[in-house]
Amino acid sequence: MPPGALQTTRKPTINDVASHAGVSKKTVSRVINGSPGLSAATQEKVEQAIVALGYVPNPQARALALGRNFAIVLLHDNPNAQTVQNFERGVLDAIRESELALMVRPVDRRSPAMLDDIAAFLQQQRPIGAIILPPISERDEIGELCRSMGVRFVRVGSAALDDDDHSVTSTDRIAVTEACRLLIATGHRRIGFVRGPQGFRSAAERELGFHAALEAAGLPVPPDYCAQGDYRFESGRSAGRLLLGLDPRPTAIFASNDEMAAGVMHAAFERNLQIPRDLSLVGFDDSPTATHVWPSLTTVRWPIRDMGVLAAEKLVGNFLPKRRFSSDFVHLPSELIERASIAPPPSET
Amino acid sequence: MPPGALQTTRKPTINDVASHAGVSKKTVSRVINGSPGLSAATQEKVEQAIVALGYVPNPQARALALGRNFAIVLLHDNPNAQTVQNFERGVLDAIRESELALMVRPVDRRSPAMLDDIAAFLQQQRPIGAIILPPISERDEIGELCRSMGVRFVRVGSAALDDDDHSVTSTDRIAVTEACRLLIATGHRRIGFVRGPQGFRSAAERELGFHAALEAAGLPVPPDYCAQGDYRFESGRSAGRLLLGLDPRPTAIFASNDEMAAGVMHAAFERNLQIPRDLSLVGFDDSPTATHVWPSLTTVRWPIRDMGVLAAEKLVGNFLPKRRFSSDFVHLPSELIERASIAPPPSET
DNA sequence: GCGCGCTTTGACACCGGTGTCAATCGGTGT
DNA sequence: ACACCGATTGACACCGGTGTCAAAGCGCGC
Repeated sequence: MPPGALQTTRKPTINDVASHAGVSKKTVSRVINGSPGLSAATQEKVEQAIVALGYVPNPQARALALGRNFAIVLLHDNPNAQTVQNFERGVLDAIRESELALMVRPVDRRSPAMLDDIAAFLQQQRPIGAIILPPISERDEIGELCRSMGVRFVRVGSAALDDDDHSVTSTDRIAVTEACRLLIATGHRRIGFVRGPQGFRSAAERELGFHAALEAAGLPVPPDYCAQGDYRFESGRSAGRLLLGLDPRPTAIFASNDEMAAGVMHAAFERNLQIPRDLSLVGFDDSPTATHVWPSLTTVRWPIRDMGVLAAEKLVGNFLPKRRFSSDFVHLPSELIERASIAPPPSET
Repeated sequence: MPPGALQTTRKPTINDVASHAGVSKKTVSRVINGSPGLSAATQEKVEQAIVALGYVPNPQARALALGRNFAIVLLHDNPNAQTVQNFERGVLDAIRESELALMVRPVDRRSPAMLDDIAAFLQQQRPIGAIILPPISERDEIGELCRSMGVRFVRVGSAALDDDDHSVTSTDRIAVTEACRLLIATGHRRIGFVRGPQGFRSAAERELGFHAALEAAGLPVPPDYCAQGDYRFESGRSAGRLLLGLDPRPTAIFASNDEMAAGVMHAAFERNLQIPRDLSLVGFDDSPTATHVWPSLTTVRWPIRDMGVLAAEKLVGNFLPKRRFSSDFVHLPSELIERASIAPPPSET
């Protein structure tokens, strides 16, 4: 068999490269992995062979040999598809041109089998690392699980999670404070709040931001001005009905996400209130809904895509050819997006 | 080394099962794969060993031996996150409890490198099959690519794609006709249409449905009553401004998706038109936006999650323990969701 | 009892990488 | 010239499965 023949149809393997370069496969392996202790000449020779043959290592073989898949998993149970997908894009941006793959794993946080499910998945797929999105990122057991299985992980959260090493966060609280400060500056004194569900750190953080702004301005926060929601549209509508039924009713409402803000809008329109004339409104997320509703919604944009990039770089930065963030420890700012849902309060009758 | 010891920490492999059952690893392999020609006794023995040891085959090893990953890919370039995610859920529902994994691969249809990108991915990951979502499902080259790489594929479309073997479709056209018939039945005679982008089969299908309804009712369709959009909000707003600037203007508009319908709403509100009093409106997709806007939008629900299930079953039904659809050839019906955006037309002045 | 063909099973190589450890190489110190 | 040493490199086993093909087991007709 003449050397260099028949390479056309089959994908070249490490053996092809080895014989083409006149070295052993182990040496090729060393070049691929950038192992130390190679002479410049050999390195060069092998690299040329790799280019000449268009060799790409076989991920499956590697996974078997290493007992580790060159992939990262995105674990989430997120009600907001847009958020997940934006994050996913960020992660993909980061790992583009690396040899890493992304697997997405939606889970059900209400299922008692969730942890087993995740464990089985990690056991099966043996990824290098996992990225955990909120709200399940708040469950410490998942981090434990990853640790015990030797899977690196990063938790994404709206607030500083306890473990800085493993977390990527944005500055929700500050952004909420800023948004409420805008309401106050516009003249509002009676500001209502629709809270996210119990047990969600993001919900707590946003509430803290709300209180911080009102306290700083010396405004009272009557308990019944804080309504409980669950981040879904319906709960926003109920909360809105409640808040707008109060006397005196709030002249502005901050809803902890856009979906609930849309619910509040419905509640207002049901009572023939106009926005922003009779009621100012702020949401959170900058979801498509925020631009689609009329009037379009002033909201807080969560830098979710950048967080995806950052999380990936934090998790597997050593495998990435180029990085966008120089440091692993970045707090990404949430940003207030001003649209049409805020106006000065109606003058008192 | 005493047999049966130390199994506790390491995951059992096929060798462990083999020695535990007193057979060769090949025989165990046969049991796992349900290969024919095994005596009932051996089968039984091996199965017991598998259960006893809690053995699960290692997917990486399998992938290497077979040159095929036990995974399916979802290829998409879809502007609508909700749609993709719903579909994804359907696929995951279907492959739950199978040994298959799902990989999601967003691509960029505007990039000239898209095909190379997909080819490289398939080459690398070697999945069993691929599911291709619209709009890229309409590009025949992708199917060709899959075929040439020995990857099974299913194309998802809003209309019958040419190749029934490889496609899962819903009945958009009929649903649109039905929606328009409702408008007509409500009394509308001047109905405008906002089209999806050129080159999208779904856009063409929806337009056909629209024309079918109007022709059946003997209504004229002036060319300027059909505005061009691109499935995005902004284009819907522009189209709305155009249509509502006509004299006489349409009393009802069908927008080819919800996002554009939201844009039309903005155009209407800009002109101080009320919906549905002055203008009736129908969208398509039943996206979250459709419920969030006020008034909530009458729309067509695309059975996307079920299509995910069906696509997966069609693609890899032989690997699935149980199936939800008995046949591979099902046309899933789109469904008209009636909400608050339709009313009789204003009486002529 | 023997040869035959069919069913059932196993030995062994192989998929394409990586880890271990020993062999080889060139240069030093004496 | 020789023993010695660190830097390079390679031979070989191994990761955990599957394919190939031959061997063993078995029932049957003669």
